[in-house]
Amino acid sequence: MIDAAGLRVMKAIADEGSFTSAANALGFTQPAISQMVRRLEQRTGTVLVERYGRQVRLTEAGQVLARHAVGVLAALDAAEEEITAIAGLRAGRVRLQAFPSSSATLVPKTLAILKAKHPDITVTFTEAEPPESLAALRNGDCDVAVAFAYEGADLGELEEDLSLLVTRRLMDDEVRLVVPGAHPHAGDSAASLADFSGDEWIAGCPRCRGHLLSLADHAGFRPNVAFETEDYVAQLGLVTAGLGVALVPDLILNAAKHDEVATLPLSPASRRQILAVTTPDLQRVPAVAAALDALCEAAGADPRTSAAELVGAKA
Amino acid sequence: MIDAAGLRVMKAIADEGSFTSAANALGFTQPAISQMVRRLEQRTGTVLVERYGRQVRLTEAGQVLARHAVGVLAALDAAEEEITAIAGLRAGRVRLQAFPSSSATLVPKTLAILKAKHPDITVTFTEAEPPESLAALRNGDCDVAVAFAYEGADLGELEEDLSLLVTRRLMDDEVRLVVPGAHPHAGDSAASLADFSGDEWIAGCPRCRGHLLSLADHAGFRPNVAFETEDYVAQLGLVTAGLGVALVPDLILNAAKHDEVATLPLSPASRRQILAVTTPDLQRVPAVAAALDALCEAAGADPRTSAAELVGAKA
DNA sequence: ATCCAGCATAACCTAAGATTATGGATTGCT
DNA sequence: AGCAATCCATAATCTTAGGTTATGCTGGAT
Repeated sequence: MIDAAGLRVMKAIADEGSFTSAANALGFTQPAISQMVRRLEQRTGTVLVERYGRQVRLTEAGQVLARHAVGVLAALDAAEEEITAIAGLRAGRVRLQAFPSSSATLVPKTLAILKAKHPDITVTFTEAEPPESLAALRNGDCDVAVAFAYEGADLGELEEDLSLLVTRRLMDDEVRLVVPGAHPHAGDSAASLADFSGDEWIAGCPRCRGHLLSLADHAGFRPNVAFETEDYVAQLGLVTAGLGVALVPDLILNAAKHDEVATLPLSPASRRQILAVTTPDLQRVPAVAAALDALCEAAGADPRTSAAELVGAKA
Repeated sequence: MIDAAGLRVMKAIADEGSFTSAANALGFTQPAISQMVRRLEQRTGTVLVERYGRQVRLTEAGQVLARHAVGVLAALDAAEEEITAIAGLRAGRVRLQAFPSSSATLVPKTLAILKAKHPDITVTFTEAEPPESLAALRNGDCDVAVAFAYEGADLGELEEDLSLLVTRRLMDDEVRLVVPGAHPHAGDSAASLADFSGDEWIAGCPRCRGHLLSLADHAGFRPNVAFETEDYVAQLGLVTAGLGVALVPDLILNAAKHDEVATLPLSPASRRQILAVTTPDLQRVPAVAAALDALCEAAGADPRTSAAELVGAKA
């Protein structure tokens, strides 16, 4: 019955004192105002404007509308301002979830870049393993998830989880074998897994452990897992203490001290992909796009070519 | 850019959780919502709704709109309610101006009737002589003016003042001659003005005095005005004290005590018209119309036949 | 008396915003 | 896995809100 346009017109009439001036003030022509008032009057069934001679003035009902117009128009302006602020990266929120081993390296770098480029964006960060972070993404509790996928079987496993989502390949993270400095193979230039079938193994998170089992299976043995911890620092500590060997990604090795252990490249090499995941719609939200770019920059990836949809349309 | 309809849609989506439910809640069809959101998104250049699978949820920008919608829609509802209250006589204001001698009789009665029929209407009353009340009417400071016009020359004099205004004839107010009880003509059944050319006269307001002069002129003499007061009670007091004679309208005589004086009908009779005056537009405002009806009722006039435009279109 | 200023009206046009009909995609069920 | 149901998107169509230009009318000023 009453809309913002009507209120704007009534307020302009109240402010300007005539239809013609109101029309000028609003950038309309005079008949537009005249008809608008007529429509408003027949919609409300009330006389809003008193025409006396060639002057006009608002009736009590008209003044009511003009009075309410102030608040309503201010609220609309405020809403519009907030929207354009979000669109212009002068405001906005990004909820980031990343797996633990990335929070030590990739995430801080990303946040620093983001803060430098767009200081007014609010970033929330939550540590979560890929299954949880992707669930949050699907659930609407997260805007960007940083996940990883081991090459091979694991990628197929993730496929269904990534359905309807878009991913950006941030970097390849090579997995190395970490052995105590005193280990017989410590001086090797590369490690063949089969050579370590007799060692005791230190496993990480469930999916990392799955990857280890998969690689070992290919190499023809079943690893003797003596320790399990998701804390990579603890893993390195255990290796340092000579209690076993472990598979550790470069991402960790670049961040954590590991002076007293040997890190051997695997042969054949094995790596995991670090991915930024979001939804097609969120991708178009400026703050989210900025976060994705920052992630790419932090990972050293080219933002333009890193857009890769791991799982396209099912057809 | 953003209007009430858009906000209403966004809020409905936020509340209902899907386009379809939102459409039902608003009484629209689903495609209407779908298009509305699309339009809003391209107008604001922002993603407002995140479509994930077959569920939808608002983005941050969408939530901003939904949040503002509450306030804006509430304000619009409030405005609409105020308007309908005014239209339904559950609220509203009437600013009444009436000439002094009516405020003793006609106005109180009118206010009582109005208060009984429409207790929620606010009435303001200001005492003012016709020229001032009509000026206030033209100026927008008054909604209804109660004026009077002596039959004869005075009517023509008022014509230009009543231009662009509408009038309602409330009653005819007969003017009588008031003489001391001991006056030689006190016992007459009627008074011919010529018989009082030798008396001292007590005159009232400027226009009443003008009327007296006009009548006397017709009767062939120039009255000896010894006293002037706009206070009719004072006039009656002066007459009672035997200091002179006066022309006093019935409206006064019916309200004020005048036991010790004689009131003689004039011959030929002279009367003044009591008029309710307003503007054509204000006439259509419910509270004003109610006030006019109450005036008619208080004056004993038939509201339907009393509508009389003394001065029509100048053509 | 005449001219100017300001509102109303008519005729016309664009586009917002609704509808129905239909298609595509996801999700739950068997 | 296939099937059905659900939900959103799109196309085609229609109405009407709301704008324009052109013009008439009337009150007020010179």
